[in-house]
Amino acid sequence: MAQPTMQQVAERAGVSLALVSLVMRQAPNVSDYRRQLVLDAAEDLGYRPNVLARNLASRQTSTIGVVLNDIHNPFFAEIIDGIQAAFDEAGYRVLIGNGKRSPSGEAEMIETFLQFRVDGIISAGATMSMSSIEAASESTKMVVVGRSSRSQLIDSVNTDDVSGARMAVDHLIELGHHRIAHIDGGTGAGAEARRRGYSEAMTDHGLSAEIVTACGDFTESGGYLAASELLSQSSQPTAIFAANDLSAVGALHRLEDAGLTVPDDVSIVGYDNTALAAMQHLSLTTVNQPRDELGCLAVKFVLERLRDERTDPVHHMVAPTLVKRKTSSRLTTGAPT
Amino acid sequence: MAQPTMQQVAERAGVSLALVSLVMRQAPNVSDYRRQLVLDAAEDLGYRPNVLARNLASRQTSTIGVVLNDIHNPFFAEIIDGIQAAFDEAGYRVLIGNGKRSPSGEAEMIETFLQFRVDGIISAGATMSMSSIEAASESTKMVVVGRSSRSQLIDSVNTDDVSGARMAVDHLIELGHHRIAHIDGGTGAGAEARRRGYSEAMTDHGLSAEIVTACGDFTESGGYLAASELLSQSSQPTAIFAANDLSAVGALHRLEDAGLTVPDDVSIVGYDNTALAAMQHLSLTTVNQPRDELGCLAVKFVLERLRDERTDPVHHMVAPTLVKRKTSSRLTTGAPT
DNA sequence: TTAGGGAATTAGAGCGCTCTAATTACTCTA
DNA sequence: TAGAGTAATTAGAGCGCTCTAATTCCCTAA
Repeated sequence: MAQPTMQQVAERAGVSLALVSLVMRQAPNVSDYRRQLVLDAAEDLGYRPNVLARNLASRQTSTIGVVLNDIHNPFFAEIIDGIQAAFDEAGYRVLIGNGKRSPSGEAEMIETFLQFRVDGIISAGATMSMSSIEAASESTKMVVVGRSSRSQLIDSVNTDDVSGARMAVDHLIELGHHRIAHIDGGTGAGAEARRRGYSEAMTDHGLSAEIVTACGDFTESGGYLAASELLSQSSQPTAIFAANDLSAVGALHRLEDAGLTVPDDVSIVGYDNTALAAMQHLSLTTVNQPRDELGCLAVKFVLERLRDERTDPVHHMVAPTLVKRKTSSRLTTGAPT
Repeated sequence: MAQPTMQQVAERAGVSLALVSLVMRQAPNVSDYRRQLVLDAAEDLGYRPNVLARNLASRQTSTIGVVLNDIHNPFFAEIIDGIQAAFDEAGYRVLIGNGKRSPSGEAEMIETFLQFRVDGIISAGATMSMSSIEAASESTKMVVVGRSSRSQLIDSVNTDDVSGARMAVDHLIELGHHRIAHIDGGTGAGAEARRRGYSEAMTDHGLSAEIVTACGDFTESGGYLAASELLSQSSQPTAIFAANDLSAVGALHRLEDAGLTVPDDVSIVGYDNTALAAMQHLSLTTVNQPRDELGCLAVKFVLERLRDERTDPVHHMVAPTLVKRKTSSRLTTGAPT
């Protein structure tokens, strides 16, 4: 498993170690003749630069770590696309870490990335404490996506979840619903804001007495359980606003199991507008988060920091939009009580 | 962003650099007294080991890279779970790379991992050429999952896709179907074997004249398009066997768009048994690939190589099982022609 | 012919760590 | 109390690269 080194390439090409280094770094001021000599020697030997050594010496890795809160949630898989494309273009490579939906899992991944001395870290949907994230920012450029923040140290990009949630609720109210329940995201990123948007919208429409929140956790099974809870209550909702698509799907299943029809008996609105929601078979009404935009902005912020173009923190909010599909419809009389 | 080094910890603790190194590596034969001294100093300074330097010197990273063919395909996200759990236990950390469903994307990720000198790489659903993968195996321990291989250099773990495909077809034939079409996976991993299993099963039942294959690519949109193609043919199928769940879902949507009912008009069977297929709303009949087992075996093989317990290649095949759900049913007379 | 100047090349000192070998500090026995 | 044996500690070389400064080369202009 011994790998050829620059030294060996240099010897084979009959030049100095330093010249090989210059060629590998595509430095200017290297004659075409020797450049080719080095390239050929490297090719012959199957030389591959050792990033560890390179970065030990140069103090940078040209690598960005992205920590995903949950690799199973399509929302995060989708946000990766924009991030990856933008970094590819800028000449950085991206490594992905799975936070396993737990603060400790995220912390471990961040620690791993820090030990690898990545140039920057983007944390998507982090659930760990802001202070832990800030601690990491002492060692690298950190940007948080999909979570609100007012940190003085870290940039953040996220969707205006309060207004997103309001849109969802307003939509249901427009359709004539009053008994609108919310399945929340527990301690997940954005859960608090969506909960607040829900309450505010309900209150604004004089429906504060109808506010009912069931605990979820951004997973399908969490949504299923939460829907069970809602069904067991004396006054069943005619509409449900779930904190994300995954839990909306879980709730949908629970309602179907109970013999209820969506949207005829109960309307459901999700959040995220993942590919899941877009599936025609589901066709979930949901709130769109512009993932590409979120990803691109996050990258932009990291790059700005990397290039020392800015030191003050930026907190950007992008506007959500409502996507009306087939799981929400006008309240019909004779809905279950 | 300057990070404290071992040297600084040593000075603060009043001991030698070497001793700090021993403490960090949890070596025995260090007195409790000095160990504490070092630990305290490290804590005070916020010291974090530099993996780059550590591994440059020790020639190992305790890190495994996992290249996923497509981070959007739930199958791969699910296979990660088993892999991660097994490596956590063995004291390795795992980094994930997204192959972006292209051989070049996979190659780039493998190259990145190699440059980081990871101790091993697991490639899930690789579509790149076997020879490229073998080239990588000269520099690290490589194991391939979800793709058949007879390589003399690389271990592989995969499902017996030929028999998996046969199960799907046999099931449909048992239900009375004859005109069974296949939406294949193009050049994707396992696509060839599934295609072969389909053909063999059809031939065995004297249905070789009914063999119809539409080209897919393991994505939902690919399945949608392939189904369009099948619908436009003069003799429409009464059942479709899709090469994976994602394309089965795509086909399902196409059929629904055409006003057909599944399974009454057309039965559909997928492959993988992802969470998607299990969703009650879809309830897709599919062929289960034991992802946990695949992941654990892959890890086992990597670890064996890492511990030099074995040098001969191992090719393990696990048995698939049929999961009957609601998208397949007995052929009813009066099916579309 | 030669000084000057820019381009091309190289020497050599690190980067932060591990690891072998050597040294020093103890403990126990005779 | 010396000597042996073991435990604890340290010196120092080296991992594969980058980077600054120094050197060499080559071309032009006087």
